[in-house]
Amino acid sequence: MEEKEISQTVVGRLPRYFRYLGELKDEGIERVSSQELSDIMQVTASQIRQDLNNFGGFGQQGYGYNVGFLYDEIGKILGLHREHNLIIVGAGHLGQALVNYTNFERRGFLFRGIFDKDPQVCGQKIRGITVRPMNEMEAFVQENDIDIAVLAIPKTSAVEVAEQLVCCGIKGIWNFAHVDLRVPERIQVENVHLSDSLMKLSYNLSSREDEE
Amino acid sequence: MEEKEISQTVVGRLPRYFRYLGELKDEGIERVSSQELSDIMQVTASQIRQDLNNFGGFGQQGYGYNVGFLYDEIGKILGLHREHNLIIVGAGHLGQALVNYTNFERRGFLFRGIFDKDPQVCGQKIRGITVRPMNEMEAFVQENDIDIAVLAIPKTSAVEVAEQLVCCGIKGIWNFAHVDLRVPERIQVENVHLSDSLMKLSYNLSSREDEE
DNA sequence: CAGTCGCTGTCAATTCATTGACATAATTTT
DNA sequence: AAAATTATGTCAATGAATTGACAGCGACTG
Repeated sequence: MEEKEISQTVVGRLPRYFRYLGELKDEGIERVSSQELSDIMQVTASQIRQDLNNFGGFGQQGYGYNVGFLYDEIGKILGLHREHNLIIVGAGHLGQALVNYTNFERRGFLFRGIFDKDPQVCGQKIRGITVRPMNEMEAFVQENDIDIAVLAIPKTSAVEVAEQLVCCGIKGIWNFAHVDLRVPERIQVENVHLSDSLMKLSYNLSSREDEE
Repeated sequence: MEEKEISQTVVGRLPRYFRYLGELKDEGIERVSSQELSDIMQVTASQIRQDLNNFGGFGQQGYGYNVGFLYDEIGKILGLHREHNLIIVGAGHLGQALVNYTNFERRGFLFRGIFDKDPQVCGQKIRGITVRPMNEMEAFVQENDIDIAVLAIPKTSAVEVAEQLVCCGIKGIWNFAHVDLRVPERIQVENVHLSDSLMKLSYNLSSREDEE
């Protein structure tokens, strides 16, 4: 399929559409117009139509969009119709928090393994999943068809671990470590830099005060 | 001070500059040009100069930027020269993970209290901080000069808690709950929507496959 | 100490994103 | 069944962000 590249700006808005459509669906609402969605979501109706049209004409003139249908379609676009096998690297507090957050599983993101370099932690079970030593990671990824690795480790080891993951054929990395990973272009990296986020909040707090 | 509004796009890049400058500083490097930074950070030199110039002329022609000075200045811009008092609402896995992440404290973000609605959890200590019941929250915020509240609770209760926080004079909310909070404009909200981030990664994995 | 070079700050050009406008088509009303 | 209404898909216009270009200042060199 020769499709035009969708900008990350647009992609970043899809999950939010998906969430609101899910809520409408749960409320039993069957149809919605871009104008109604616009009111609920606080974005322009024009942007909604523009965004959706990147992926095809999901609506119908004079009617609007069918909530259930659009919800499913966006789900497919986001790749939620298939299952993803994940591992978590780092069984610290953050790693554990992620494993215990069951909403990911509900969306098809299945935690298949947890790895940690601390021998004390290895062997323990977190939500039924045994923590394994790092040296078993590469084989595990290959044998269990893992496509996403979650890096919940300090930045000091993140670069090295990322390299190992690249070598054993990982497709995507969800990176919670506070470094920028340099990986081949074929591998997708999604960063969650919590301290950056907190600093942004801090900036906005300060700048608001200055205005007064 | 009558200063022009800085776009969130630019603000969002500041923490990254801050991080790289910190690393250079730790390596003992004293000066850096926008071109050198450009090579390290993989952004255009033009963008770096443009971004920094929003806040003033930190560099010197023919010399470049003094690493230590620029680091400190960006720190101040981000509001890191002062301390922030935070509370965490929700003592679940995520809340605990955040409390235990000591890097925030090092930057002046001090966790002063933890709150949870579960009576079983109240009274327990996490890294020396006692978990308190929700009904004590409002008074605590006011008495302890809390400016930031971290919402690490399910979306079902997030909206209600946010309203309480607004009432007792919170200035900023770091929101990990999967809802959009509607708060007065004077209150800053920074969202960390983990599932949105994961869906974005999922999209990029799928779209990459389609290309092949 | 004069000349060369390096690098910023800034303006202009370009690219990208958002908003507005409307022709057209399906739906609902009468 | 015709008329009126609704709301999409898309094109054009506007606005924002990024990149490119360079004048001019300061630093370094011989």
